[in-house]
Amino acid sequence: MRMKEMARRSGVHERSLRYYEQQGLLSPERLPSGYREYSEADLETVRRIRCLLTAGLSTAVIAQVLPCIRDDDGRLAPTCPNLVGQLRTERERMTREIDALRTSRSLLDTVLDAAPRDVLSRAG
DNA sequence: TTTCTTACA
DNA sequence: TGTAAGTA
Repeated sequence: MRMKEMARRSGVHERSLRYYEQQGLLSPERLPSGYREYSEADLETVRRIRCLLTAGLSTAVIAQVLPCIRDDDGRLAPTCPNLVGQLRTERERMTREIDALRTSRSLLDTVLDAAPRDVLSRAG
């Protein structure tokens, strides 16, 4: 299938599909015209990519993860031992980000708590 | 008409 | 990420 159908079937914008390819996540065939020709396997790959992006992984990490993952009726499972370690590392990174955001929110709360009543009454 | 690449905001 | 230009 070509770009338009792939975008429709996968629910991913054409722009994003080209971006995934640019990042090495996808490599559809090329027609003599230069047009991309996507396979059903590519469609599955895109579904996995979306799943992994939702899991908060970067495209760089996903590029490494994709060849090392199995798909049990829609549920992704790692098939390489080293991948498990890498995913744990990603999880730790997320935890640090969450902690950083908690700190930011706490500081913001402090600022908001300092707002005078007259200002609060006129605020949205 | 559709898709391509490249480039800029 | 969205969009526009200029092609094949």
